Amino acid sequence: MDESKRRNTRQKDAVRHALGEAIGFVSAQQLHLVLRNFGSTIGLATVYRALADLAASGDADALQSKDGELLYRACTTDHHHHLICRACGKTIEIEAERVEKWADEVAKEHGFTQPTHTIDIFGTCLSCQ
Amino acid sequence: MDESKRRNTRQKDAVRHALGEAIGFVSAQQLHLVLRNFGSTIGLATVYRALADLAASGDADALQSKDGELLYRACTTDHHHHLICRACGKTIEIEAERVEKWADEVAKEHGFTQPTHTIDIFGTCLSCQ
DNA sequence: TTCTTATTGACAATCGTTATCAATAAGCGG
DNA sequence: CCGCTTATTGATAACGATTGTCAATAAGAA
Repeated sequence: MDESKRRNTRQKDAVRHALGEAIGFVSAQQLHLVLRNFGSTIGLATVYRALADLAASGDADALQSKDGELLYRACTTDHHHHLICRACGKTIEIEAERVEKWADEVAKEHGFTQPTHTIDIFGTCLSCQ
Repeated sequence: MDESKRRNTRQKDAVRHALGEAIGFVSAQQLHLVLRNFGSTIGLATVYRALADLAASGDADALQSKDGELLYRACTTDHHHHLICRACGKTIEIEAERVEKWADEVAKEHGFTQPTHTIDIFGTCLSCQ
């Protein structure tokens, strides 16, 4: 799809908005359910498409849950990582400049180019212990 | 299943061995195909079960590929992370003591207990550029 | 060897995600 | 505002990875 020919639809806005309201990471299926409960007639496939678009354009970030589900979250800052409660899903965005550098260095040391990385920390938060 | 009543079977050994021979991460399906090509009559479900066991007992580690497939790799050292070529899948085990500490500290700072983490670095290796 | 039961393997079932495709509607030019 | 083009939608089918089912098999103890 040519970026210049992308259209704005009420469905995409709905997904963007619902994702913004959500706390922590949510799956496409959860989001779809929420939207339907609010009276939207949006289709499941459309939610998947909208989320994939948001992730591709950097407005959301995605991670894989332990059981293979794709989870999304509205993204505020540019690049960051997450500290996630494994019980309630509460998520804290963390700065990791030191680690960013370390990751890029390790890649370079071994001759790997265009390094990217995934770093997530899981734990049990205060209110869930 | 009670750990003390676990039996050793030629199928489990076959999976263990095939995983040891494999370079980088492999999926259960790939491993099943390889075993069948070598004349084994092992079932797909058995490969899944054996790999899950190996991962649970710490003899293999698992990660999720970008498209949701579970990938396994024979595990030599205790705890480590990976530098993975996104083209050919070549994998280098990396030490990350500094980062281990950092991850635990970040968790503790926010009151999170029992911290675990996932750290993987992706890049394009020399021979794939 | 015999017996118990963990394990196997073929297959069905499940679940998340993606492809298909006719119907709809965004946004352009007039 | 009116058509027209075509990106987008939504229902549903298809897909692929994984897990459950269950009768048949075989490990390992007696």
